[in-house]
Amino acid sequence: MLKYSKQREAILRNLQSRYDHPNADMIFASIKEEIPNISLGTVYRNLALLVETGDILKVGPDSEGKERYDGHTHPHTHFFCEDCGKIEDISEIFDAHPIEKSLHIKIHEANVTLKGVCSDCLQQH
Amino acid sequence: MLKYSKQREAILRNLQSRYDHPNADMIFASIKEEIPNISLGTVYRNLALLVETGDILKVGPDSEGKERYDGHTHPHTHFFCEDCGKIEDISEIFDAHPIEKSLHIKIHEANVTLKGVCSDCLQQH
DNA sequence: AATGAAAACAGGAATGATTCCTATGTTTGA
DNA sequence: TCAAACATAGGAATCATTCCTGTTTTCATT
Repeated sequence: MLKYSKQREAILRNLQSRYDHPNADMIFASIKEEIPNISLGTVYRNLALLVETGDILKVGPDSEGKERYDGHTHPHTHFFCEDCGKIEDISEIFDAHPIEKSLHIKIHEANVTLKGVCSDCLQQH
Repeated sequence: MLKYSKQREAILRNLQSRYDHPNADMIFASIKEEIPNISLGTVYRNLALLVETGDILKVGPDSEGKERYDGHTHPHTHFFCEDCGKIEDISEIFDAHPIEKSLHIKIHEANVTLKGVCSDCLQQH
């Protein structure tokens, strides 16, 4: 049974309030302001728990090989800018239902990640 | 300038001849039969080179956190079976062109990965 | 064919994100 | 209020991948 912990709640609230798809270290640093003696292991363990309960999404890894996390779980697509490294949400989704039916498989998750150059970086040449 | 190496050629041929999306260790083991003293570092370095030249694709990471590689570079979708761990190719693709136009971004790569249970595993309950 | 510089290699050490371990602290149902 | 079950902090361990170094191979030029 999953018991309450203020660390886990803080991590969830933190992720739900931001849109920058942070990695474990960024979340650790942010939560530390609120709970100074939280440990990095606790951050990792709770991120894994929250992914398992479906409260957050694991995104990535990014160009540095680190996992990123997203507190917004509605189906959407991620765009990784190869220039500035930013990860943006895009509302379009991939409809997996036709595949599920035609191939007789069960699809639990459809991840779409795009890589390229964002409009900001395109303008700066 | 990129010089010829029999190690790199063997890695490329190996990947182009199989459909199981192997990880670096599996490729290492396989190439070792042909070139017994090849080193794992050489496998990793050449996989990175081949990804860069576009001759192979990096897929994954899988459920064990290891990167997988694919010698077939036509656009396609990957399906990860959560039961048996197998990675299958699916011909459907995600058309990123409309997004590129409407958001004024440049898309270089569109990766779609599906997770679920394959038809073999569904039949065995 | 011989030469030399650039690129590759083998083997092994280093890196670092993530996971694991253990003694202590919290939560929660009874 | 109690105690079992679960969580935590802090630090050690893991291990896929990258880096380092001395040697070998490739290849354009003689």
